[in-house]
Amino acid sequence: MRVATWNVNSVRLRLDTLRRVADILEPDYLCLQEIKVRTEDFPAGDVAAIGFPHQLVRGMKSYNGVAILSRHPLSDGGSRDWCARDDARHVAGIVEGGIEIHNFYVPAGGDEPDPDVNDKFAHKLAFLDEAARWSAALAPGCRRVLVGDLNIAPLETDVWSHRQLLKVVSHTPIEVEGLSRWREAYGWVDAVRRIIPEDQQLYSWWSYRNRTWPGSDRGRRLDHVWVSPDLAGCVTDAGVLREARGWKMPSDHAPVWADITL
DNA sequence: ATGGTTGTGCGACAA
Repeated sequence: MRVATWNVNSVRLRLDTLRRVADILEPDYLCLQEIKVRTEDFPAGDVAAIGFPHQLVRGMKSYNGVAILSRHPLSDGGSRDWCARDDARHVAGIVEGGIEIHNFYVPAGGDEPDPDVNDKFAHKLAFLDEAARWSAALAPGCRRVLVGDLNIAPLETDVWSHRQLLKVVSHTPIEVEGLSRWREAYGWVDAVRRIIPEDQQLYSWWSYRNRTWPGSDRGRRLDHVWVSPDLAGCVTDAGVLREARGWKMPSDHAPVWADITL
């Protein structure tokens, strides 16, 4: 099966782009973040016509919002509130083989990487802690996939300049440590880096500002596909649909995908 | 150090 994750940055504005992504990647499951629409206003008919008749949607007005789009029937695996906020940052589905897919949108964290002066950064760190505790409590023996816009680029090769981004939110050591604790609390495996070696630069996001695309390629790998330990050996391919960042009216994120062969 | 762009929804604010 192919699982893809994409921060769509408004699903209603991006339907044509969504169709293009679906035609190229043909994912079985496409997990979206920042759909920016209330659940009741989600364009379910348009998305079904694109090829995803099965949908799990957790939306809200204006901000955040996640969805799992599927070609196959799937059951609702629930969603939880993180940091006691009802802000639509997670939804889970249970698919073929009883595999759980968890779709996350981690808080971006604002500009100042200091939790004492920046509430948004404090929220991001608290979210990471809570997600680590959640991971540690997951029952073993279930196959799982975790995807999403985790808003952190953990490796030096996940950013265009490690040195210049050390104090920039998304690549600070305290965030990278928080993300590592979350991953290690369950033994999540970075599926994309199983395929694309860590010594290769790899990005999934390029800012709308500074006209960084396509000239200077100042990107960051903020979007991730993780799998449970028992699925690590089943990851057969993975990549970033980098070209999507260059299309007309792009999201600032490119889709990230992985193939899992059971 | 600053400013740069996009989206929601028509204000700022978030990213």
